[in-house]
Amino acid sequence: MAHRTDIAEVAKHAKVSKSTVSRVINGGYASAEVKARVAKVIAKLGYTPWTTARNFSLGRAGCFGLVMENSQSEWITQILGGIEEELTAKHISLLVGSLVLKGTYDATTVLSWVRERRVDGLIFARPGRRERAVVEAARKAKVSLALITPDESFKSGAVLRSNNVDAGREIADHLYDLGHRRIAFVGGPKESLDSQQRFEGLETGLIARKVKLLPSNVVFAQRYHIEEGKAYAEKWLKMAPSRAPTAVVLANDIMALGFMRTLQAQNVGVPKDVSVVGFDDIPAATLVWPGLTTVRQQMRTMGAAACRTLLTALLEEQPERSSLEFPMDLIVRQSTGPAPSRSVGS
Amino acid sequence: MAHRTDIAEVAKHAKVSKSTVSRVINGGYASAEVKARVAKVIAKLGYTPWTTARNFSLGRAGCFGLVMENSQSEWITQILGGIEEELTAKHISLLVGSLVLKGTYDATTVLSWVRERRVDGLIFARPGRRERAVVEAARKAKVSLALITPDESFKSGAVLRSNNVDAGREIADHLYDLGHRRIAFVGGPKESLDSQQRFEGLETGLIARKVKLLPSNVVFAQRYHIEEGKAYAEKWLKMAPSRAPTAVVLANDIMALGFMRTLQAQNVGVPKDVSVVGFDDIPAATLVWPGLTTVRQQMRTMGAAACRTLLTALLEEQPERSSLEFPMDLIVRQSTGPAPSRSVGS
DNA sequence: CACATTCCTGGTAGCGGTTTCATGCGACGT
DNA sequence: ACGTCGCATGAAACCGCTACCAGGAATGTG
Repeated sequence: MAHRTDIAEVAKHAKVSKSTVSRVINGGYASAEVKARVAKVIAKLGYTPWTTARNFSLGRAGCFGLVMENSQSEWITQILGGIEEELTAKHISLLVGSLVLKGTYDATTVLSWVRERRVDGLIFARPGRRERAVVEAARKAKVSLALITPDESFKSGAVLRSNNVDAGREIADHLYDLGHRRIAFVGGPKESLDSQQRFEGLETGLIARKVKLLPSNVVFAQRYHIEEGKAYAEKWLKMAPSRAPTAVVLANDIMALGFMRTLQAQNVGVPKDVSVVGFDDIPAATLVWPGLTTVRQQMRTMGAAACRTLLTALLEEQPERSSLEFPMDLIVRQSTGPAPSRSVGS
Repeated sequence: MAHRTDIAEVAKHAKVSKSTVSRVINGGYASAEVKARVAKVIAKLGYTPWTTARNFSLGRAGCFGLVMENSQSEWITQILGGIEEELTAKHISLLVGSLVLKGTYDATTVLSWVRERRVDGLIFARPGRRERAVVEAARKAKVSLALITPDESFKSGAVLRSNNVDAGREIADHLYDLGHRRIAFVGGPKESLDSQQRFEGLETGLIARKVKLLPSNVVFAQRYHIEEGKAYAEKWLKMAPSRAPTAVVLANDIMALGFMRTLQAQNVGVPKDVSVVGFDDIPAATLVWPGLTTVRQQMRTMGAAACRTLLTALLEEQPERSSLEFPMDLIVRQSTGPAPSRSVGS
């Protein structure tokens, strides 16, 4: 077993005390001469402080936890990218704790993080109803929180949210400009704020253009799931061509892809016969043909921002009760096109 | 600041020493009576040992690191699922350290894990050429390794690999049975063993059926990237219909989707005009239409197995120089169908 | 009954950092 | 010349847990 050099050894070689070495490393008082001497010894011995010992001494865990549902996991790459970016940039070498992919509701893992590991912060990516209890428990345990969610009713932590309303409006404009007048919206669960806000934006955008969204063309699914998109496609297929929406906006990409997929299997052309819009810009959106027109959430940026708030909370001891909004970007691909049949205005 | 109960407090209430409490928790000698008394106190006080302190005392990090390239990140969900499954099942509450998504080659993060954090193990998901140096460094630092790779030439750690050859053969049979005789293979980088083995399997499978793979129908791409699939599609489009392959096997799903996408954009029917097969079964494979016929890697299982070897190495101190093979499962979806034009043999 | 063995238990010494505290020292002001 | 102050340093305590060791009790063995 190779001998691991520790701080005492460095101190001995540099002929100073452990305290001084520690101060040189962490930037306390030290004369230029001593600093140089210690630095040289550190370099020569290849010394690196052991993170675990340091964390233990400092009373912190040295890691954050990331919690997201299985169904949200398409974003994971982007979020992690943002988190990593932020964490490795800072000299503070905290690392991403880990993450739960919870099929059934499993709070125990997360709770063990706050009870046993005592993580320095938790990032929740789009917590739903079921996560409320965990968030609440974390709040009671005084763990710093960063919530990526449109829901401002969480009584704690930093909230990072996308501007769903503007995004909905942008979609409305985009579809209107393409000549669409019969438009449908397929939402997620009724209580999902994302879904509500996306609908709200779409509706106000259309109203501004004097287009009405027929109640019969607005449905809310039980959950954000591919099957819901497929189910709506079945419904669409049964509609009279003169009454079927020429454009369908679905509250997330998975549902949108399910919708598109089923139509294509029945030889319905997208966007020739119907235009499709999703939300979120998951990786698959570029892989399919036609590429899915969607609205990108700045997940990477939000992940980074979440880390930043947790880091400042950790360093400055202030629980940072903030709220940040991020714009969404409409990404026009090939799944939207001119409205079929009647002539396009202008 | 709420007082956190520590082991000393438990000891005081139970009128025993800290050592005894520790033993009760970790299963050392203790009389039944003492066990019960201590357990009761623990429950009453809601005591939970602080993981960081425990790890510090034990001289371990309490976490594994997961390393994978950005381009491989489509699997991340599955791998993480397997890892989590294994880690939370064991009472040993190690958690997934974190992971690198490396665009440009960035060894520093990983090396800091082994130098500073001194992780208890590293899982490499499909290390390429560029990862060799990191793997080597980790080996030198005596970190336990688990490598998900077909490459047996890594001189250390447990190797977990998929049976690419059999998978290739299965594809050969599948395509042959559908009547395909002109088949093409688009590999990844020439030095990629996955690619080589997949090709080998396909070729031997076809030879067994007396079908030859024309050299002109075998190409190797620079990298596993969607553009390579698109590029091959452009090539395919320029071929004379009587000479163009009726089925194309691409070494991963991303390339396959790129290929399919470009053809569809040109109104080439899949599988009517050409059948497409990929490898890996990434999430997008089910989301597109037609669903991509592909071969599933048991990533979840392999992730779990990787953890298991690391755990045993950690507990039993033996560096476990093993090698495990996992079968791949052919998933037939809609992107493969009967060969076009000439009649299909009975 | 002497002695060995096994089972329990408490005291204490780390693990490798950081942090308080006390002290030394030179510069500066009066 | 003498206090005061700010910077520089070292000694020692501490973070919470586990591991080692020694000693006592209980049990078995000849």
